[in-house]
Amino acid sequence: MPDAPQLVVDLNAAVLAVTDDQPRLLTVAPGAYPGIGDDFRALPFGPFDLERDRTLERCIRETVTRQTGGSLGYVEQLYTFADKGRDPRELAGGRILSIAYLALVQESVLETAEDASWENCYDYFPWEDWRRGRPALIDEIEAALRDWLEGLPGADRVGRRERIDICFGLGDVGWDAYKVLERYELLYEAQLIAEYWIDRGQSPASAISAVLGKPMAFDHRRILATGLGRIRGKLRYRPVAFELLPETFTLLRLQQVVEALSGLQVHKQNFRRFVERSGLVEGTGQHEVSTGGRPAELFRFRRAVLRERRAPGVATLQPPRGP
Amino acid sequence: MPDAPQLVVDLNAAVLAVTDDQPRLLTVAPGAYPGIGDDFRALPFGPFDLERDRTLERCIRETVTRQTGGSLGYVEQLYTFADKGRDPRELAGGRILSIAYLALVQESVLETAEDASWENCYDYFPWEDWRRGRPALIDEIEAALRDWLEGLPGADRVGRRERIDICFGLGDVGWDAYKVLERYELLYEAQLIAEYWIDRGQSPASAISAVLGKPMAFDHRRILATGLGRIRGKLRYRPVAFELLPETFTLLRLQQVVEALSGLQVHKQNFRRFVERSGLVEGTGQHEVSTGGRPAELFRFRRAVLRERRAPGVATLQPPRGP
DNA sequence: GACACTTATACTCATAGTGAGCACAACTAG
DNA sequence: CTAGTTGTGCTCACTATGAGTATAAGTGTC
Repeated sequence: MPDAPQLVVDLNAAVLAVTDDQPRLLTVAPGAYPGIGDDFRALPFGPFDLERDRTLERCIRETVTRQTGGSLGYVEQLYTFADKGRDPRELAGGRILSIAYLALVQESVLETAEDASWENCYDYFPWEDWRRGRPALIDEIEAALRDWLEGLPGADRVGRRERIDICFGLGDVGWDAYKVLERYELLYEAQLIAEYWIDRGQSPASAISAVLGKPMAFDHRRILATGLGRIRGKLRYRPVAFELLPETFTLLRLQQVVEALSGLQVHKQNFRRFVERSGLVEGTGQHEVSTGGRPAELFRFRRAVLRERRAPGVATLQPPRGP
Repeated sequence: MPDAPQLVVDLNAAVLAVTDDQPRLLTVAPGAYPGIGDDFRALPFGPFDLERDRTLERCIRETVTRQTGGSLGYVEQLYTFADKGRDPRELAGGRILSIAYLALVQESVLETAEDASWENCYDYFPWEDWRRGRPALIDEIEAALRDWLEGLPGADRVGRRERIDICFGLGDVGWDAYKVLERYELLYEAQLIAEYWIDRGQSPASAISAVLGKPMAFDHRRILATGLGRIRGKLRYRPVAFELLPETFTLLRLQQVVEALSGLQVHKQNFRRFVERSGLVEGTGQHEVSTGGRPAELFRFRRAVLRERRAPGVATLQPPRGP
């Protein structure tokens, strides 16, 4: 190990799509690293090549194309991480600076190389999918977090109790779909996430880790959490859903995209009303001979809305109320 | 110059405050660099020290404290830039990776060292202050951008015309306070921003650059634009305004903070109604013997709102309507 | 002390947006 | 023809929002 630790600048991207009603993530095989098994998946990643790439965005586009064979449409920067000890590669010395991107594509459009595959997003965050109501897993999480609190010195409990309630919508607090990263980080801090142990070169100590979603290589699940949180927030005030749809689509498809990403169920009639009134879409007059049921009109995104509305998104996304 | 260009990881922070009714920025003297005159100011900045700092956030806190003598409260990451040619330091070879932060403080609380000073934000973006209505400068900008379009090949004009309208709220498009960075980047691309020429080792060619705000050192005005845009967006759904206020404050002070940051004027009575109903504040019963006029009640931030509202911010910020 | 001036605060009113449903239309499968 | 499925139109109560009028409670002037 050299005297001054080596800094590696690593770019990676959470590439999302929606197929049928599932949010999907593009993953690759991470290669051989200490603590990273064969069954772990990674986001497409690669080093920042400052001789080749004029900008970071170009670099991540090149990287994804080389690793997966597909090329990206919508791309936005997510976050830059450099926390010491959050990447098992650091166990061999050195320091990782990880610049993360979010990309949106149509799954069908992006071809994939052999090492690449699409996975369901909620395999990594089972507690984030509230489309069929409050997941039972939340109760297990609550119990595990309470246990964790008990084991802490009293001074350390201050604030953490409230953080738990706010993150997971416990007590009188409602569920906030946007707080994906806060929840993941809280679970990590509570040592319930498998990566906590992997980062330390150990095996998970608590049994619950096995049901808290599949682990990913490096700090990539944290990045996916950041990306999911970001797109849930952005859905409210930017027309991002259309990046995931073909030129024309039915309102049900659009609704499925919104539901898949937000993890919430939407009132169908009100969603229709909102989308049509908002000027976000325009009818094509064509109809899709549907999968059983009345044929649905095909709509297209109405670009002119960008000139008209200040925050063209799906403003109202409310979680299901309690009983 | 070495064979492989050297990568420098540089952290910097846009530290904002509001004094009276003006948004303020903490600046330092940039030091001696090619193209950077004595009158230019810079954001507090410094290299990422991977031996000292466990996280990027700690690094920026340390850096600001060392350069200005003050310590930060609220800090959030803004963006990571690495575009080739956007920093005059690169003229001497090498490549800058610039990780930018946004910080909010009370100006009165943050002491400043000799080299540091507070500047008015809108000195750098005069077109962003709509509190007294649409700035006349917008017309000059519109004319200059149209001139620029004329000089472009026809193919390059496609899309740019619409981008101009959307960015500056021309034609039937309304003003979107959030698009600070888009506007700055459009002006830069149109070669109207002084930094465009400084980055190329030249002097500004167009006379209008002199009235388009004060230039800053390096790419720091771009970062400030990012920060101002970010906080304007965040104002809508997070209670960030309170980071800039003391423990207790009058509703007018709160309104001034919101107006200063958003650059928009707010209807006083409706603002009161919103803030009181939202549960964001609670009265203290005490009153401030005001600066002329009826005494105003002192309020404090109601922390419990974080448990109650899903998006506790000043949701409605509309620009002035009309002709 | 009457007056103009300033800022704080209360209340009204028309309109638009939202959450929750009911009802019916138009297709498919058997 | 019937049950099942999905699409679409509409109602209704409630809340939020933009705009404005009116009044309260101080300050300073003459």
